[in-house]
Amino acid sequence: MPELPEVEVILRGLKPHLLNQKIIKTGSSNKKLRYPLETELINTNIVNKTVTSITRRAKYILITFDSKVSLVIHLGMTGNLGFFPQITPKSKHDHFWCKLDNTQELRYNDVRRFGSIRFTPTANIETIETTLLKDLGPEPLGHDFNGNLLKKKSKSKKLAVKNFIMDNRIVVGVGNIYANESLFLAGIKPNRPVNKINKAEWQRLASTIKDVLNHAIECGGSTINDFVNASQQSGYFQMNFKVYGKENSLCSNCDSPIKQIKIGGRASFYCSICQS
DNA sequence: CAAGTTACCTGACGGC
DNA sequence: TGCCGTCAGGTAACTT
Repeated sequence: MPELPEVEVILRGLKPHLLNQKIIKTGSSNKKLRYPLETELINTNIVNKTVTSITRRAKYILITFDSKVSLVIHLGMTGNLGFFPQITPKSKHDHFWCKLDNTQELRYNDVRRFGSIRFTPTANIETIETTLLKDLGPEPLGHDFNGNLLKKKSKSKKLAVKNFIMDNRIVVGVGNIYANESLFLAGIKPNRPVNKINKAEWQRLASTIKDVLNHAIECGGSTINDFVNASQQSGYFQMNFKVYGKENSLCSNCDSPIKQIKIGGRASFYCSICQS
């Protein structure tokens, strides 16, 4: 489900419900996520504590408490966070929940369990080994992500540009959908080797990635199967897909059919006329 | 080392 | 109706 825009939309949905709230109880399904859930550790450290901030780094959601500890949550492919009245029965794939000091409950639901919830002290959270945040590249919407950076990091590499921009060490938050969409709008074929891309193209690609992600956030994210934000509403950016999932549809720009190939095992869509 | 492949899971869908 | 293969928004742990 979630690439950066979806995570950002969920984050914004969580804030009004969760900020400054106290946790009074936690629970879990005891099913293993990407990593085993440290239920006891989490419980003893966040019960009766208050949420002081909710932030995002890459596709990770960081919930921090007044006890100077944080939950680092990744949604994987099918994870979601939402609020429900405590009396609402749990759903089949609810794996972790926090009761608030009111009638509400934060629930983590994840069909495929590729997501993760990790507990860590907040101090130096961006650099310590255990948080998975330590080797991440720049945020795509920040000032330090630009064409010059892409050009510099691509030097002497030959991999496909689509794999390059989906590498978290280069830039974070660009997943399969938005990689395909950004490359179409920048006019660059997804399988082009990065050492064949010039400076002007890198600049165009960097600015296109920012535009696409910002636009998707404004639209409330994409709906593919099961994406809903924390208030359980669907996004509608998928209405704007130009190439993703559109094999054999006609290009919105030139009317030639959209092609599909596999790059690095992932479905890749492009227009052979508009992208080179 | 970089780059390519597999594994982790459930469920939806198409072909037979 | 069901069985089987394929595919899905991510990324860590392998192998080459």
